[in-house]
Amino acid sequence: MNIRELARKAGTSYTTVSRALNNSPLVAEETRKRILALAGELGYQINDTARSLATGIRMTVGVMYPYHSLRRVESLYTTEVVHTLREELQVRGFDTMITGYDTVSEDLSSFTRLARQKKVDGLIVIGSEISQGAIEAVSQLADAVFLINPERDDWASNFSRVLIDDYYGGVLAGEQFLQREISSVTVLMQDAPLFSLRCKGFSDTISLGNPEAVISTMYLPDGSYETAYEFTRKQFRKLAESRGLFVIPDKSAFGVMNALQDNGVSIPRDIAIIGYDDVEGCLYCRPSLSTIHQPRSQAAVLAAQYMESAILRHDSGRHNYLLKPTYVQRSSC
Amino acid sequence: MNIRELARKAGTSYTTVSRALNNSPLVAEETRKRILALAGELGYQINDTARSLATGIRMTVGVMYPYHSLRRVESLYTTEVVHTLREELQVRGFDTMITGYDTVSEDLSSFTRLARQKKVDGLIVIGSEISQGAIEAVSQLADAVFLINPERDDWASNFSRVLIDDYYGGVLAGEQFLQREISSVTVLMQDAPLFSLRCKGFSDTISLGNPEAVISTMYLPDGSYETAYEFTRKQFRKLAESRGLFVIPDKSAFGVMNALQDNGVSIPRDIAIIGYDDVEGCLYCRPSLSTIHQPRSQAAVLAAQYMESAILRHDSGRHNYLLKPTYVQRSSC
DNA sequence: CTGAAAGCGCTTACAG
DNA sequence: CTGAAAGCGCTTACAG
Repeated sequence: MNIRELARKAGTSYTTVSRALNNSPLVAEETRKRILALAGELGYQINDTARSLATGIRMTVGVMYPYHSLRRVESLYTTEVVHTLREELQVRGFDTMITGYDTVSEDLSSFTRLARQKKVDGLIVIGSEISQGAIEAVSQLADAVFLINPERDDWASNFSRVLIDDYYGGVLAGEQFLQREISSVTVLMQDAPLFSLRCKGFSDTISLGNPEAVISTMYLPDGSYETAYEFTRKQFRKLAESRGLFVIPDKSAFGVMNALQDNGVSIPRDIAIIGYDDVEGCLYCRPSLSTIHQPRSQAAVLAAQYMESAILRHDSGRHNYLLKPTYVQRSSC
Repeated sequence: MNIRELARKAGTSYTTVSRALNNSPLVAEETRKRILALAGELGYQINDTARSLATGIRMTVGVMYPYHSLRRVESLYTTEVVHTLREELQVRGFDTMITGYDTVSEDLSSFTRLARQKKVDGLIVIGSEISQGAIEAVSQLADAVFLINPERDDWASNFSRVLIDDYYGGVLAGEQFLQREISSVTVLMQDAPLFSLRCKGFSDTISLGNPEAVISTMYLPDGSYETAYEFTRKQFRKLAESRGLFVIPDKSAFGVMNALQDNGVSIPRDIAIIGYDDVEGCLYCRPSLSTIHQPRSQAAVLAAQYMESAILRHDSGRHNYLLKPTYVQRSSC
């Protein structure tokens, strides 16, 4: 059943049918009603592919997220953002196409292909692990590109984006330890630019508030739970000298926390812990994890709004948003 | 840049270019190479929308998952399945479109729209919460529909699908308690057909193995962590009479386990707990959660394979798979 | 307000 | 092996 057939049954030209279907003012109210009723009756649905070819708009946006193909280490935070984005896009009439970019091989083919082949009108890149190689690929692409928390600020400034203030996230964690007069602290994280900012905000805050404080940083080889657990077990003596741990992100914090507890450490009495991201699991672990909340709903709304205006209203302006994280008090600190 | 332009620059007809791009044997090897090189040079990418209109194939499959719009309770298990599916589909050359169906309003419009509008060639429905209303909608749709763990077997048999043996999942949990000679047990779950099967497998196994055993069932109003926690707090006296708890799914088990521990119960010494699904969080909670693993990777592979043969090879056969869950031993039982 | 025609960018019988 | 033509199912100036 296509538009021609429907037109024949309605006794009008298919031009008129098309207009009725698209709420064009160029059709008599009565005609429209008749056609719409008939379409409903016959179960006719417009062929979106054909419409897209004619209009040039797909009403689809792609969401790219990083994943680690080898170890299947996926950020919990990322997963949550993807689903929030889908909801916000759907509200605005867009369908969501998801695709991962492999942070190991840096294979971006599925990425660029999607955009170039016109399967999507725009691309939202969730970017904590995006690299230089990816940058160049992105910049070849269409106008509607939006980055969520890209790792590096230098190149990202060429795009519309929302940054979540990483330095400030560190500050928040630092303030908590200061308030509790914890003066021996360690930051545990992977060695990544994004995380460094958080670390810096943390260190600056602590050393400013208490010049005597002892601050160390230790690096985790990857972001998996197991690695964090093993690392903590091996470095137990060193870690146990601290009274406060700032662990990025939450998933690593789970590993650290459990390894400490398995070694008889009481949290937060002996050692207080603060994580980063505020993923769902923070509620399930014991003690529940105090953490830095990333405003993912807000970020998703901004991304979806941007797509709406860029795609539907051809608004090509560059937009920059900065969101502030917040501290979430639970039981680990 | 379109195919005509490329043809002009290559000095051939665009028919030949199309053939070269599609690896048709109807083009001289030398011509093909020249055209491909030129395409690479000029950064030409085929317009997928146009191709789809011509061929009728989109190389895209939709993945539908249930979600609860009001409370935003999302199944962790579902989330993990979605991402596994994406990987398997990508390997086979398909892009993935995701959309949720609201289990509250049962609004399936985005669902049927996607399929009817020809944005996708096939649909994979992750179905633990799909209802009668949804059934009718699905059955109107295209040939390539695949269900993963649909709730009800009666109607689902009209589709290709993979079932994960729910009854057997319950049996596995029951066997564990039997082995440990735990004779007073409670099942905690939502009142849903899918879960009833698991409950039945569990009860049958226990009562067969130990006719004296005391088996009760209690119903949770929803699947959120908070509800499970509160419920356990309020029903503490009653629950504490059991020595073994079978809680469906994991997320509810997290709530139950933490509430018990906050009331001074030692797990598994006082009460042993087994969950269902084997989501990532089972590793993070304390004690780590023993649970029934659903073979989601296998299910995803089967779904993707089905799509490949149904869409690409027009194989319209109906396929039925039954997978067995397994017991994962951790610390809570 | 309505309709005939051109066009979106491809694929694929058909003829050579 | 190559090319001219028709067709996929829509939208949208253009003419009335």
